[in-house]
Amino acid sequence: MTQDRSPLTRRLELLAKLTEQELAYLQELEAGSVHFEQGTEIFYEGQSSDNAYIVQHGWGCSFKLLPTGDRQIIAIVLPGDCVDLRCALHQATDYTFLAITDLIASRIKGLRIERLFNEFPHLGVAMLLATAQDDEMVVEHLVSLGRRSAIERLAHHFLELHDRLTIAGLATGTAFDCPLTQYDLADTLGLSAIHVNRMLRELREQKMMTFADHRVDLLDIGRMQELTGYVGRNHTSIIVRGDNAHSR
Amino acid sequence: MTQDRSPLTRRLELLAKLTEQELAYLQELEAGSVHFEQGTEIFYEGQSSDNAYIVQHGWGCSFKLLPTGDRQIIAIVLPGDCVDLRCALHQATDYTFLAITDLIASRIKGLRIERLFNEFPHLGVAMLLATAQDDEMVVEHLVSLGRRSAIERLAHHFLELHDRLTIAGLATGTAFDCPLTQYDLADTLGLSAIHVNRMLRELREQKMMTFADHRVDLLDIGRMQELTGYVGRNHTSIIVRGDNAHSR
DNA sequence: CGGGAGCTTGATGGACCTCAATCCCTGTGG
DNA sequence: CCACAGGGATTGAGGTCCATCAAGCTCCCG
Repeated sequence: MTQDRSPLTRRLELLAKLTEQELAYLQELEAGSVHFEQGTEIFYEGQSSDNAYIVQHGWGCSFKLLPTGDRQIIAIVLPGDCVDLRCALHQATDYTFLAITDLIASRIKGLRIERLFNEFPHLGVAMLLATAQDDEMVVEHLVSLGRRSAIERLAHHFLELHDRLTIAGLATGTAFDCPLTQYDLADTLGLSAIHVNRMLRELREQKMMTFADHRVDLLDIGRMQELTGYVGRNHTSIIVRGDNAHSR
Repeated sequence: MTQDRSPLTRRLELLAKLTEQELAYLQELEAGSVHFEQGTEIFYEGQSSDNAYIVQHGWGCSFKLLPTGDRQIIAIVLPGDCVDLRCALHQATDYTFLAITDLIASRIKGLRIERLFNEFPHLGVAMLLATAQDDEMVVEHLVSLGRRSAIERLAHHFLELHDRLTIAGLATGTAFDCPLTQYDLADTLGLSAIHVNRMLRELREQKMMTFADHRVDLLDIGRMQELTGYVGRNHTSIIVRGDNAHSR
Protein backbone atom coordinates (compact mmCIF):
# COMPACT_ATOMS: atom_id res chain seq x y z
CA MET A 1 0.00 0.00 0.00
CA THR A 2 1.01 3.60 -0.40
CA GLN A 3 0.06 4.74 3.08
CA ASP A 4 3.66 4.62 4.22
CA ARG A 5 4.83 6.91 1.44
CA SER A 6 5.21 10.54 2.29
CA PRO A 7 3.16 13.16 0.42
CA LEU A 8 6.30 14.37 -1.32
CA THR A 9 7.25 10.86 -2.39
CA ARG A 10 3.86 10.45 -3.98
CA ARG A 11 4.28 13.73 -5.83
CA LEU A 12 7.74 12.87 -7.06
CA GLU A 13 6.69 9.46 -8.28
CA LEU A 14 4.28 11.21 -10.60
CA LEU A 15 7.18 13.19 -12.00
CA ALA A 16 9.95 10.66 -12.39
CA LYS A 17 10.75 7.00 -12.00
CA LEU A 18 12.78 6.60 -8.84
CA THR A 19 15.06 3.72 -7.90
CA GLU A 20 14.89 1.89 -4.59
CA GLN A 21 18.09 3.59 -3.58
CA GLU A 22 16.70 7.01 -4.35
CA LEU A 23 13.50 6.27 -2.49
CA ALA A 24 15.54 5.14 0.48
CA TYR A 25 17.56 8.34 0.47
CA LEU A 26 14.41 10.40 0.17
CA GLN A 27 12.95 8.58 3.16
CA GLU A 28 16.12 9.25 5.09
CA LEU A 29 15.90 12.94 4.14
CA GLU A 30 12.38 13.11 5.48
CA ALA A 31 13.14 11.02 8.55
CA GLY A 32 13.14 13.45 11.45
CA SER A 33 9.89 15.33 11.55
CA VAL A 34 9.24 18.33 13.73
CA HIS A 35 5.92 19.44 15.13
CA PHE A 36 4.99 23.12 15.08
CA GLU A 37 2.01 24.58 16.87
CA GLN A 38 -0.59 26.62 15.07
CA GLY A 39 0.65 30.18 14.70
CA THR A 40 4.35 29.36 14.93
CA GLU A 41 6.71 31.31 12.69
CA ILE A 42 8.88 28.44 11.57
CA PHE A 43 11.39 30.84 10.15
CA TYR A 44 11.19 34.53 9.47
CA GLU A 45 12.34 37.19 7.08
CA GLY A 46 15.93 38.19 7.61
CA GLN A 47 16.84 35.12 9.57
CA SER A 48 20.11 33.55 8.58
CA SER A 49 19.26 29.91 8.18
CA ASP A 50 20.11 27.06 5.91
CA ASN A 51 17.18 24.83 6.67
CA ALA A 52 14.60 23.69 4.20
CA TYR A 53 11.33 21.99 5.09
CA ILE A 54 9.16 19.30 3.60
CA VAL A 55 5.62 19.55 4.90
CA GLN A 56 4.07 16.27 6.00
CA HIS A 57 0.85 17.41 7.61
CA GLY A 58 -1.09 20.62 8.13
CA TRP A 59 -1.40 24.00 6.39
CA GLY A 60 1.12 26.80 6.32
CA CYS A 61 1.90 29.91 4.34
CA SER A 62 4.85 32.01 3.32
CA PHE A 63 4.52 35.78 3.41
CA LYS A 64 6.37 39.05 3.35
CA LEU A 65 5.70 42.11 5.45
CA LEU A 66 5.88 45.66 4.14
CA PRO A 67 7.16 48.62 6.16
CA THR A 68 3.53 49.75 6.44
CA GLY A 69 2.65 46.54 8.25
CA ASP A 70 0.75 45.14 5.30
CA ARG A 71 1.14 41.44 4.74
CA GLN A 72 1.33 39.70 1.38
CA ILE A 73 1.00 35.94 1.43
CA ILE A 74 3.13 34.41 -1.31
CA ALA A 75 1.82 30.89 -1.23
CA ILE A 76 -0.35 28.54 0.77
CA VAL A 77 1.74 25.51 1.72
CA LEU A 78 0.21 22.05 1.82
CA PRO A 79 1.53 18.56 2.62
CA GLY A 80 4.04 17.43 0.02
CA ASP A 81 5.30 20.95 -0.59
CA CYS A 82 8.91 21.94 -0.14
CA VAL A 83 9.67 25.27 1.46
CA ASP A 84 12.83 27.22 0.98
CA LEU A 85 14.59 24.44 -0.86
CA ARG A 86 16.67 26.87 -2.85
CA CYS A 87 16.93 29.68 -0.35
CA ALA A 88 18.49 27.21 2.05
CA LEU A 89 21.42 27.09 -0.33
CA HIS A 90 22.36 30.68 0.27
CA GLN A 91 21.60 30.77 3.95
CA ALA A 92 19.27 33.70 4.10
CA THR A 93 15.51 33.73 4.03
CA ASP A 94 13.61 36.62 2.60
CA TYR A 95 10.15 35.77 3.82
CA THR A 96 8.38 34.25 6.79
CA PHE A 97 7.01 30.73 6.98
CA LEU A 98 4.00 30.44 9.26
CA ALA A 99 2.11 27.40 10.51
CA ILE A 100 -1.57 28.15 9.88
CA THR A 101 -2.67 24.94 11.58
CA ASP A 102 -0.59 22.62 13.67
CA LEU A 103 2.03 21.47 11.22
CA ILE A 104 4.44 18.57 10.90
CA ALA A 105 7.47 18.98 8.67
CA SER A 106 10.85 17.42 8.01
CA ARG A 107 13.77 19.76 8.43
CA ILE A 108 16.63 19.48 5.99
CA LYS A 109 20.01 21.15 6.24
CA GLY A 110 21.18 23.06 3.21
CA LEU A 111 24.32 20.99 3.03
CA ARG A 112 22.31 17.83 2.51
CA ILE A 113 20.66 19.41 -0.50
CA GLU A 114 24.01 20.05 -2.08
CA ARG A 115 24.94 16.45 -1.29
CA LEU A 116 21.67 15.27 -2.77
CA PHE A 117 22.60 16.78 -6.11
CA ASN A 118 26.06 15.28 -5.94
CA GLU A 119 25.01 11.77 -5.06
CA PHE A 120 21.53 11.44 -6.51
CA PRO A 121 21.32 13.88 -9.40
CA HIS A 122 18.28 12.15 -10.86
CA LEU A 123 16.39 12.54 -7.61
CA GLY A 124 17.59 16.14 -7.52
CA VAL A 125 16.11 16.78 -10.94
CA ALA A 126 12.83 15.24 -9.82
CA MET A 127 12.74 17.62 -6.88
CA LEU A 128 13.54 20.47 -9.27
CA LEU A 129 10.47 19.51 -11.24
CA ALA A 130 8.37 19.65 -8.10
CA THR A 131 9.66 23.11 -7.28
CA ALA A 132 9.01 24.09 -10.90
CA GLN A 133 5.35 23.25 -10.28
CA ASP A 134 5.39 25.41 -7.18
CA ASP A 135 6.88 28.24 -9.19
CA GLU A 136 4.19 27.93 -11.81
CA MET A 137 1.71 28.44 -9.02
CA VAL A 138 3.45 31.58 -7.90
CA VAL A 139 3.37 32.85 -11.47
CA GLU A 140 -0.33 32.12 -11.75
CA HIS A 141 -0.81 33.93 -8.45
CA LEU A 142 1.05 36.91 -9.86
CA VAL A 143 -1.24 36.94 -12.88
CA SER A 144 -4.23 36.95 -10.54
CA LEU A 145 -2.96 39.94 -8.62
CA GLY A 146 -2.07 41.81 -11.78
CA ARG A 147 -5.02 41.22 -14.03
CA ARG A 148 -7.95 39.51 -12.34
CA SER A 149 -10.85 41.08 -10.47
CA ALA A 150 -11.51 40.28 -6.83
CA ILE A 151 -14.17 37.66 -7.54
CA GLU A 152 -12.02 36.04 -10.20
CA ARG A 153 -9.08 35.84 -7.83
CA LEU A 154 -11.19 34.13 -5.23
CA ALA A 155 -12.66 31.60 -7.63
CA HIS A 156 -9.28 30.87 -9.12
CA HIS A 157 -7.68 30.42 -5.73
CA PHE A 158 -10.26 27.92 -4.57
CA LEU A 159 -10.12 25.95 -7.80
CA GLU A 160 -6.38 25.68 -7.38
CA LEU A 161 -6.58 24.66 -3.73
CA HIS A 162 -9.15 22.06 -4.65
CA ASP A 163 -6.88 20.60 -7.30
CA ARG A 164 -3.87 20.48 -5.01
CA LEU A 165 -5.82 18.94 -2.15
CA THR A 166 -7.33 16.35 -4.45
CA ILE A 167 -3.89 15.31 -5.63
CA ALA A 168 -2.72 15.15 -2.02
CA GLY A 169 -5.72 12.97 -1.16
CA LEU A 170 -7.12 15.62 1.17
CA ALA A 171 -10.26 16.43 -0.79
CA THR A 172 -12.93 14.15 -2.13
CA GLY A 173 -15.61 15.33 -4.50
CA THR A 174 -16.24 19.05 -4.58
CA ALA A 175 -15.70 19.91 -0.91
CA PHE A 176 -12.75 20.25 1.42
CA ASP A 177 -11.77 21.54 4.84
CA CYS A 178 -10.05 24.90 4.77
CA PRO A 179 -8.54 26.54 7.84
CA LEU A 180 -8.02 29.91 6.15
CA THR A 181 -9.72 33.00 7.57
CA GLN A 182 -11.09 35.77 5.40
CA TYR A 183 -8.10 37.82 6.53
CA ASP A 184 -5.77 35.13 5.20
CA LEU A 185 -7.62 35.17 1.90
CA ALA A 186 -7.38 38.96 1.78
CA ASP A 187 -3.63 38.91 2.37
CA THR A 188 -3.20 36.21 -0.24
CA LEU A 189 -5.27 37.89 -2.92
CA GLY A 190 -4.22 41.49 -2.34
CA LEU A 191 -7.65 42.58 -1.10
CA SER A 192 -9.26 43.83 2.09
CA ALA A 193 -10.97 41.25 4.29
CA ILE A 194 -14.20 43.18 3.97
CA HIS A 195 -14.19 42.95 0.21
CA VAL A 196 -13.33 39.26 0.41
CA ASN A 197 -16.42 38.82 2.54
CA ARG A 198 -18.61 40.59 0.00
CA MET A 199 -17.24 38.63 -2.93
CA LEU A 200 -17.69 35.35 -1.06
CA ARG A 201 -21.31 36.33 -0.57
CA GLU A 202 -21.56 37.06 -4.27
CA LEU A 203 -20.16 33.62 -5.11
CA ARG A 204 -22.63 32.06 -2.68
CA GLU A 205 -25.58 33.98 -4.14
CA GLN A 206 -24.46 32.99 -7.61
CA LYS A 207 -24.50 29.40 -6.35
CA MET A 208 -20.93 28.83 -7.46
CA MET A 209 -19.38 27.94 -4.09
CA THR A 210 -19.80 28.22 -0.34
CA PHE A 211 -17.25 29.09 2.33
CA ALA A 212 -18.39 28.61 5.90
CA ASP A 213 -17.23 27.02 9.13
CA HIS A 214 -13.82 26.19 7.72
CA ARG A 215 -15.40 24.21 4.95
CA VAL A 216 -15.43 24.94 1.24
CA ASP A 217 -17.84 23.47 -1.27
CA LEU A 218 -17.48 24.11 -4.98
CA LEU A 219 -21.04 23.90 -6.24
CA ASP A 220 -20.44 24.73 -9.88
CA ILE A 221 -16.87 24.13 -10.91
CA GLY A 222 -17.74 24.62 -14.55
CA ARG A 223 -18.94 28.16 -14.08
CA MET A 224 -16.02 28.94 -11.81
CA GLN A 225 -13.60 27.78 -14.49
CA GLU A 226 -15.44 29.85 -17.04
CA LEU A 227 -15.17 32.89 -14.78
CA THR A 228 -11.43 32.58 -14.31
CA GLY A 229 -10.18 30.85 -17.41
CA TYR A 230 -8.70 28.27 -15.10
CA VAL A 231 -7.20 25.23 -16.74
CA GLY A 232 -7.09 22.33 -14.33
CA ARG A 233 -3.81 20.93 -13.29
CA ASN A 234 -2.24 18.27 -15.38
CA HIS A 235 -2.50 15.09 -13.38
CA THR A 236 -0.27 13.16 -15.75
CA SER A 237 3.43 12.58 -15.57
CA ILE A 238 6.28 14.49 -17.07
CA ILE A 239 5.93 12.57 -20.28
CA VAL A 240 3.26 14.85 -21.59
CA ARG A 241 2.95 15.34 -25.26
CA GLY A 242 0.55 16.28 -27.95
CA ASP A 243 -3.00 17.26 -27.62
CA ASN A 244 -4.22 16.93 -24.09
CA ALA A 245 -3.28 20.28 -22.64
CA HIS A 246 -3.73 23.89 -23.64
CA SER A 247 -6.92 23.60 -25.55
CA ARG A 248 -7.62 27.30 -25.70
CA MET B 1 40.26 40.44 -18.50
CA THR B 2 36.64 39.52 -18.10
CA GLN B 3 35.36 40.76 -21.45
CA ASP B 4 35.31 37.26 -22.84
CA ARG B 5 33.15 35.95 -20.02
CA SER B 6 29.46 35.70 -20.66
CA PRO B 7 27.02 37.67 -18.48
CA LEU B 8 25.85 34.44 -16.89
CA THR B 9 29.39 33.35 -16.11
CA ARG B 10 29.98 36.60 -14.33
CA ARG B 11 26.82 36.14 -12.32
CA LEU B 12 27.66 32.57 -11.37
CA GLU B 13 31.17 33.46 -10.31
CA LEU B 14 29.63 35.75 -7.74
CA LEU B 15 27.67 32.81 -6.41
CA ALA B 16 30.14 29.96 -6.36
CA LYS B 17 33.73 29.10 -7.03
CA LEU B 18 33.88 27.28 -10.33
CA THR B 19 36.64 25.00 -11.61
CA GLU B 20 38.26 25.36 -15.00
CA GLN B 21 36.40 22.27 -16.12
CA GLU B 22 33.08 23.70 -15.04
CA LEU B 23 33.80 27.01 -16.73
CA ALA B 24 34.67 25.15 -19.90
CA TYR B 25 31.42 23.21 -19.82
CA LEU B 26 29.48 26.37 -19.18
CA GLN B 27 31.15 27.99 -22.16
CA GLU B 28 30.26 24.98 -24.25
CA LEU B 29 26.66 25.22 -23.07
CA GLU B 30 26.49 28.83 -24.16
CA ALA B 31 28.37 28.22 -27.39
CA GLY B 32 25.75 28.47 -30.11
CA SER B 33 23.96 31.78 -29.88
CA VAL B 34 20.84 32.64 -31.79
CA HIS B 35 19.74 36.07 -32.92
CA PHE B 36 16.09 37.08 -32.56
CA GLU B 37 14.59 40.19 -34.03
CA GLN B 38 12.74 42.72 -31.94
CA GLY B 39 9.18 41.52 -31.44
CA THR B 40 9.87 37.83 -31.96
CA GLU B 41 8.00 35.37 -29.77
CA ILE B 42 10.90 33.08 -28.98
CA PHE B 43 8.53 30.51 -27.56
CA TYR B 44 4.90 30.76 -26.62
CA GLU B 45 2.38 29.50 -24.16
CA GLY B 46 1.26 25.97 -24.89
CA GLN B 47 4.17 25.13 -27.09
CA SER B 48 5.72 21.78 -26.41
CA SER B 49 9.39 22.50 -26.21
CA ASP B 50 12.35 21.44 -24.17
CA ASN B 51 14.60 24.37 -24.88
CA ALA B 52 15.96 26.75 -22.31
CA TYR B 53 17.67 30.04 -23.10
CA ILE B 54 20.51 32.05 -21.65
CA VAL B 55 20.28 35.67 -22.69
CA GLN B 56 23.52 37.22 -23.90
CA HIS B 57 22.36 40.58 -25.21
CA GLY B 58 19.17 42.60 -25.38
CA TRP B 59 15.92 42.88 -23.42
CA GLY B 60 13.05 40.41 -23.32
CA CYS B 61 10.06 39.57 -21.20
CA SER B 62 7.96 36.60 -20.25
CA PHE B 63 4.20 37.02 -20.07
CA LYS B 64 0.89 35.23 -19.91
CA LEU B 65 -2.28 36.10 -21.77
CA LEU B 66 -5.74 35.90 -20.23
CA PRO B 67 -8.85 34.81 -22.13
CA THR B 68 -9.91 38.48 -22.08
CA GLY B 69 -6.81 39.40 -24.03
CA ASP B 70 -5.15 41.09 -21.09
CA ARG B 71 -1.45 40.58 -20.79
CA GLN B 72 0.50 40.14 -17.59
CA ILE B 73 4.26 40.40 -17.86
CA ILE B 74 5.90 38.06 -15.38
CA ALA B 75 9.45 39.30 -15.60
CA ILE B 76 11.71 41.53 -17.60
CA VAL B 77 14.61 39.45 -18.88
CA LEU B 78 18.12 40.92 -19.11
CA PRO B 79 21.51 39.58 -20.22
CA GLY B 80 22.74 36.87 -17.88
CA ASP B 81 19.23 35.64 -17.10
CA CYS B 82 18.12 32.09 -17.73
CA VAL B 83 14.69 31.51 -19.16
CA ASP B 84 12.70 28.37 -18.77
CA LEU B 85 15.54 26.43 -17.23
CA ARG B 86 13.19 24.27 -15.22
CA CYS B 87 10.23 24.23 -17.56
CA ALA B 88 12.49 22.78 -20.20
CA LEU B 89 12.69 19.71 -18.04
CA HIS B 90 9.04 18.90 -18.48
CA GLN B 91 8.78 19.91 -22.07
CA ALA B 92 5.89 22.31 -21.89
CA THR B 93 5.95 26.06 -21.55
CA ASP B 94 3.19 27.92 -19.82
CA TYR B 95 4.06 31.42 -20.85
CA THR B 96 5.42 33.36 -23.80
CA PHE B 97 8.95 34.67 -24.14
CA LEU B 98 9.18 37.81 -26.22
CA ALA B 99 12.17 39.72 -27.54
CA ILE B 100 11.55 43.38 -26.61
CA THR B 101 14.67 44.52 -28.44
CA ASP B 102 16.81 42.52 -30.82
CA LEU B 103 18.05 39.72 -28.63
CA ILE B 104 20.89 37.24 -28.66
CA ALA B 105 20.57 34.08 -26.61
CA SER B 106 22.07 30.63 -26.27
CA ARG B 107 19.63 27.79 -26.74
CA ILE B 108 19.98 24.76 -24.51
CA LYS B 109 18.23 21.44 -24.89
CA GLY B 110 16.46 20.11 -21.80
CA LEU B 111 18.47 16.91 -21.99
CA ARG B 112 21.69 18.82 -21.53
CA ILE B 113 20.35 20.28 -18.33
CA GLU B 114 19.72 16.83 -16.96
CA ARG B 115 23.22 15.89 -18.03
CA LEU B 116 24.58 19.02 -16.42
CA PHE B 117 23.26 17.90 -13.05
CA ASN B 118 24.66 14.44 -13.54
CA GLU B 119 28.14 15.45 -14.58
CA PHE B 120 28.66 18.83 -12.94
CA PRO B 121 26.42 18.89 -9.89
CA HIS B 122 28.32 21.78 -8.34
CA LEU B 123 27.77 23.90 -11.43
CA GLY B 124 24.16 22.79 -11.36
CA VAL B 125 23.78 24.05 -7.83
CA ALA B 126 25.32 27.37 -8.82
CA MET B 127 22.76 27.71 -11.57
CA LEU B 128 20.06 26.81 -9.08
CA LEU B 129 21.23 29.73 -6.99
CA ALA B 130 20.95 32.04 -9.96
CA THR B 131 17.40 30.90 -10.63
CA ALA B 132 16.67 31.31 -6.92
CA GLN B 133 17.58 34.98 -7.35
CA ASP B 134 15.22 35.20 -10.28
CA ASP B 135 12.47 33.65 -8.19
CA GLU B 136 13.03 36.16 -5.43
CA MET B 137 12.41 38.84 -8.01
CA VAL B 138 9.15 37.24 -9.04
CA VAL B 139 8.12 37.11 -5.39
CA GLU B 140 8.96 40.76 -4.92
CA HIS B 141 6.95 41.50 -8.06
CA LEU B 142 4.02 39.60 -6.58
CA VAL B 143 4.25 41.68 -3.41
CA SER B 144 4.16 44.83 -5.52
CA LEU B 145 1.02 43.76 -7.32
CA GLY B 146 -0.67 42.69 -4.11
CA ARG B 147 0.14 45.46 -1.71
CA ARG B 148 1.81 48.46 -3.32
CA SER B 149 0.18 51.51 -4.89
CA ALA B 150 0.76 52.41 -8.52
CA ILE B 151 3.48 54.95 -7.81
CA GLU B 152 5.22 52.61 -5.40
CA ARG B 153 5.19 49.82 -7.98
CA LEU B 154 6.80 52.08 -10.54
CA ALA B 155 9.49 53.33 -8.21
CA HIS B 156 10.25 49.84 -7.00
CA HIS B 157 10.43 48.46 -10.51
CA PHE B 158 12.93 51.05 -11.67
CA LEU B 159 15.08 50.65 -8.58
CA GLU B 160 15.24 46.95 -9.28
CA LEU B 161 16.03 47.39 -12.96
CA HIS B 162 18.76 49.83 -12.03
CA ASP B 163 20.33 47.35 -9.65
CA ARG B 164 20.22 44.50 -12.14
CA LEU B 165 21.62 46.60 -14.96
CA THR B 166 24.40 47.89 -12.74
CA ILE B 167 25.42 44.35 -11.86
CA ALA B 168 25.34 43.43 -15.54
CA GLY B 169 27.53 46.44 -16.33
CA LEU B 170 24.75 48.05 -18.39
CA ALA B 171 24.17 51.07 -16.16
CA THR B 172 26.59 53.57 -14.80
CA GLY B 173 25.63 56.12 -12.20
CA THR B 174 21.94 56.83 -11.83
CA ALA B 175 20.82 56.55 -15.44
CA PHE B 176 20.27 53.78 -17.95
CA ASP B 177 18.74 53.06 -21.34
CA CYS B 178 15.35 51.42 -21.18
CA PRO B 179 13.47 50.15 -24.23
CA LEU B 180 10.19 49.58 -22.35
CA THR B 181 7.07 51.43 -23.45
CA GLN B 182 4.47 52.71 -21.01
CA TYR B 183 2.29 49.84 -22.20
CA ASP B 184 4.99 47.39 -21.21
CA LEU B 185 5.20 49.01 -17.80
CA ALA B 186 1.42 48.84 -17.45
CA ASP B 187 1.34 45.14 -18.28
CA THR B 188 4.20 44.49 -15.90
CA LEU B 189 2.74 46.40 -12.98
CA GLY B 190 -0.91 45.47 -13.37
CA LEU B 191 -1.99 48.99 -14.31
CA SER B 192 -3.41 50.84 -17.30
CA ALA B 193 -0.95 52.62 -19.54
CA ILE B 194 -2.78 55.86 -18.88
CA HIS B 195 -2.29 55.61 -15.17
CA VAL B 196 1.36 54.69 -15.67
CA ASN B 197 1.73 57.90 -17.61
CA ARG B 198 0.21 59.97 -14.82
CA MET B 199 2.32 58.36 -12.12
CA LEU B 200 5.47 58.87 -14.18
CA ARG B 201 4.55 62.53 -14.37
CA GLU B 202 4.07 62.54 -10.61
CA LEU B 203 7.53 61.01 -10.09
CA ARG B 204 8.99 63.60 -12.44
CA GLU B 205 7.24 66.51 -10.68
CA GLN B 206 8.43 65.12 -7.35
CA LYS B 207 11.93 65.16 -8.82
CA MET B 208 12.47 61.50 -8.01
CA MET B 209 13.12 60.19 -11.52
CA THR B 210 12.61 60.86 -15.20
CA PHE B 211 11.50 58.53 -17.99
CA ALA B 212 11.80 59.90 -21.49
CA ASP B 213 13.16 58.93 -24.88
CA HIS B 214 13.98 55.40 -23.78
CA ARG B 215 16.16 56.75 -21.04
CA VAL B 216 15.67 56.56 -17.29
CA ASP B 217 17.36 58.74 -14.72
CA LEU B 218 16.94 58.14 -11.01
CA LEU B 219 17.32 61.61 -9.54
CA ASP B 220 16.70 60.79 -5.89
CA ILE B 221 17.28 57.14 -5.15
CA GLY B 222 17.03 57.77 -1.42
CA ARG B 223 13.48 59.07 -1.58
CA MET B 224 12.51 56.33 -3.99
CA GLN B 225 13.77 53.71 -1.56
CA GLU B 226 11.91 55.43 1.23
CA LEU B 227 8.74 55.37 -0.84
CA THR B 228 8.91 51.66 -1.59
CA GLY B 229 10.81 50.17 1.32
CA TYR B 230 13.21 48.81 -1.26
CA VAL B 231 16.33 47.20 0.08
CA GLY B 232 19.05 47.19 -2.53
CA ARG B 233 20.31 43.94 -3.86
CA ASN B 234 23.08 42.23 -2.08
CA HIS B 235 26.11 42.60 -4.31
CA THR B 236 28.14 40.20 -2.22
CA SER B 237 28.66 36.50 -2.69
CA ILE B 238 26.81 33.57 -1.26
CA ILE B 239 28.92 33.69 1.84
CA VAL B 240 26.75 36.26 3.49
CA ARG B 241 26.55 36.28 7.19
CA GLY B 242 25.92 38.52 10.11
CA ASP B 243 24.92 42.09 10.11
CA ASN B 244 25.14 43.52 6.63
CA ALA B 245 21.66 42.78 5.37
CA HIS B 246 18.15 43.29 6.62
CA SER B 247 18.61 46.43 8.61
CA ARG B 248 14.94 47.22 9.01
C1' DC C 1 1.07 63.09 -46.86
C1' DG C 2 -1.25 59.52 -44.47
C1' DG C 3 -1.08 56.13 -40.90
C1' DG C 4 0.39 53.97 -36.92
C1' DA C 5 2.73 53.61 -32.46
C1' DG C 6 3.42 55.79 -28.42
C1' DC C 7 2.64 59.70 -25.22
C1' DT C 8 -0.39 63.12 -22.92
C1' DT C 9 -4.40 65.13 -20.80
C1' DG C 10 -9.41 65.57 -19.32
C1' DA C 11 -13.82 63.66 -17.70
C1' DT C 12 -16.53 60.06 -15.77
C1' DG C 13 -17.48 55.97 -13.41
C1' DG C 14 -16.60 51.80 -10.90
C1' DA C 15 -14.02 48.58 -8.10
C1' DC C 16 -12.28 48.37 -4.00
C1' DC C 17 -10.64 50.51 0.54
C1' DT C 18 -11.44 52.59 5.03
C1' DC C 19 -14.05 53.58 8.95
C1' DA C 20 -17.62 52.17 11.95
C1' DA C 21 -20.94 49.29 14.10
C1' DT C 22 -22.99 44.87 15.17
C1' DC C 23 -23.17 39.94 15.83
C1' DC C 24 -21.57 35.36 16.76
C1' DC C 25 -18.70 32.09 18.83
C1' DT C 26 -15.21 30.44 21.91
C1' DG C 27 -12.26 30.59 25.62
C1' DT C 28 -11.11 32.45 30.27
C1' DG C 29 -11.47 33.80 34.82
C1' DG C 30 -14.12 35.38 38.81
C1' DC D 1 -22.74 30.14 36.09
C1' DC D 2 -22.09 34.40 34.09
C1' DA D 3 -19.26 38.43 32.64
C1' DC D 4 -16.02 39.65 29.65
C1' DA D 5 -12.63 39.79 26.00
C1' DG D 6 -11.01 38.71 21.54
C1' DG D 7 -11.03 36.76 16.93
C1' DG D 8 -13.67 36.34 13.09
C1' DA D 9 -17.76 37.34 10.09
C1' DT D 10 -21.07 40.60 8.36
C1' DT D 11 -23.20 44.83 6.72
C1' DG D 12 -23.54 49.95 5.71
C1' DA D 13 -21.72 54.54 4.30
C1' DG D 14 -18.45 57.33 2.24
C1' DG D 15 -14.31 58.17 -0.17
C1' DT D 16 -10.18 57.11 -3.14
C1' DC D 17 -7.48 55.00 -6.46
C1' DC D 18 -7.37 53.60 -10.74
C1' DA D 19 -9.81 51.99 -15.20
C1' DT D 20 -12.29 53.36 -19.13
C1' DC D 21 -13.68 56.39 -22.74
C1' DA D 22 -12.42 60.13 -25.62
C1' DA D 23 -9.50 63.31 -27.90
C1' DG D 24 -5.36 65.39 -29.47
C1' DC D 25 -0.41 65.38 -29.67
C1' DT D 26 4.31 64.07 -31.61
C1' DC D 27 7.30 61.40 -34.04
C1' DC D 28 8.70 58.11 -37.34
C1' DC D 29 8.30 55.64 -41.55
C1' DG D 30 6.63 54.22 -45.86
